[in-house]
Amino acid sequence: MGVTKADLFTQEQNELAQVAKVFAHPARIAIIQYLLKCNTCINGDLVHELGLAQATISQHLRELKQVGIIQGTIEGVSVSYCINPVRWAHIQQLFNEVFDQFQAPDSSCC
Amino acid sequence: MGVTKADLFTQEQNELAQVAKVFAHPARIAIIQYLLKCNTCINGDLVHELGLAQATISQHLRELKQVGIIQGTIEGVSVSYCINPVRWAHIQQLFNEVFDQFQAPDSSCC
DNA sequence: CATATTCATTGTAATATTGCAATGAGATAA
DNA sequence: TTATCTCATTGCAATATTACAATGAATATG
Repeated sequence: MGVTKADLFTQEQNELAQVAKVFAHPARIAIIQYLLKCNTCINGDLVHELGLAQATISQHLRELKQVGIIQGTIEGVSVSYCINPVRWAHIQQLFNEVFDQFQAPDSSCC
Repeated sequence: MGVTKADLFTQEQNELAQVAKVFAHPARIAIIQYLLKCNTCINGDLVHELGLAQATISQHLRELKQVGIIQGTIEGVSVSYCINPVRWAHIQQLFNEVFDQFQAPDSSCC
């Protein structure tokens, strides 16, 4: 991100930015979509599905986990990931609070 | 963004990532929220409002304009910015297509 | 125990982002 | 014309992100 002056902004603005950053990479979107389709997956599935190295997938999973959008549970020798429903709903609301705030002005303004 | 293997992903995944990237900075969210509140603004308003340098604001405005989320029209000596309603609706739909795809599984999966 | 499997972590190189001073470009006013 | 105003662009330094090979840690299998 480079130098960011986080202290200039509200907590809400910083939180939304942080969540949006997770969506700001096609690999992470692909991971999310794979989870939407299959409910559950392990690191190895994604390595096979996306064609990225294991370390790279692992790193993306960590970022998804850090904002709480997914959760992982140890399943023997592997780790099973899935979407966190509560957090998912919260994030959807966070975005829609912004989206819904827009109302087209009466006359075109510019 | 660092090295990104865009060719590994679908056009939809790359588009959503690109749009999300615009939301992935608190300054740009602050700009959007200011526009939601005031409908219209010029560069100078934002410099005063956010406390960032004029060049920095100008750069953020360019990125917002590049994904089409805002549009600017020359207004004498200044440039008047506002939200692009059509594009706004499209972006909201793009996100909600992903958000709405989630349905909590019957039994907790992980 | 020894080996294999699965995933996380570390370290590193390549690239992208952020922020700003300085400068450029276009319009308006004196 | 000359000066001023507003904004975009350029160039730079500091920092962040991306991707992966190598290694480490934990569990399972023979």
